[in-house]
Amino acid sequence: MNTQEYVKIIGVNIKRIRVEKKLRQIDLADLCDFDKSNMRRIEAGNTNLTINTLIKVAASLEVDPIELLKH
Amino acid sequence: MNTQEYVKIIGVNIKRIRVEKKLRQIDLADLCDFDKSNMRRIEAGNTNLTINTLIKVAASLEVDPIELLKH
DNA sequence: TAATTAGTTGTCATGTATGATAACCATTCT
DNA sequence: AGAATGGTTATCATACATGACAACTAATTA
Repeated sequence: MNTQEYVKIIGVNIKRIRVEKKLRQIDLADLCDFDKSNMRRIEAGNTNLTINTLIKVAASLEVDPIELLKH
Repeated sequence: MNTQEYVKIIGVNIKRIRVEKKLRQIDLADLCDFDKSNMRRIEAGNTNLTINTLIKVAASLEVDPIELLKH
C-alpha cells in the first residue's frame, strides 16, 4: 500500500471514530489544537501527517494510534 | 504517551527489526531511499516522522507499519 | 426568506522533516 | 600503526505539514 492510500485509510478511520463519538470536525480540531481546515485535510487523506498529529488525534478520540492505522 | 516518547519507541522498533534482518543502517537507508543521516535520526527518535516515512521503513523491513508503533 | 450548522476550499506564513554532504568517533581487522 | 567498517553529528537547502484566516456551499430550521 502506498502513502496516498494509507493516509486515506487513516482519514476514514478518524472520521468513523469521530462520528461514533458524536463529535463535529471542529470539536475534534479544537481537542487536537488544530485548525478545522487542517482537520478536514487529515480526514480527507490529503496530507502526509506526522506521528505527532496522529498521536494528538488518537488521544483526542481516546484510542490507541494503532487503531487509526488499521485496514 | 507523548510524541517524543512515541518516536523513540518507533526508533527502537525499527532498529530491533533491522538488526534481526542483519541490515546496516545504510542498507536500510538505501532501501528506503533515505540518506543514512536521516535513517539515524529516525532510529534515534529525533524526528517527528511522517506517515510516508513510516510506510517506507515498514516496507523495507517487510513488516506492517503497525508493527513499528507497538509498545 | 433568513439564519444557523457542518463542512469545504483557497491562500499565505512558519516551522520542521527530509535530502544532501561532509567530517568525526569507536571498533575491529591486517 | 593504518585501513576498513558502522555508526554519529553538524550544517544547509528544499519541500511540505500545519497554523491562521477568510469565504464559500449545502442542508436544516425558524
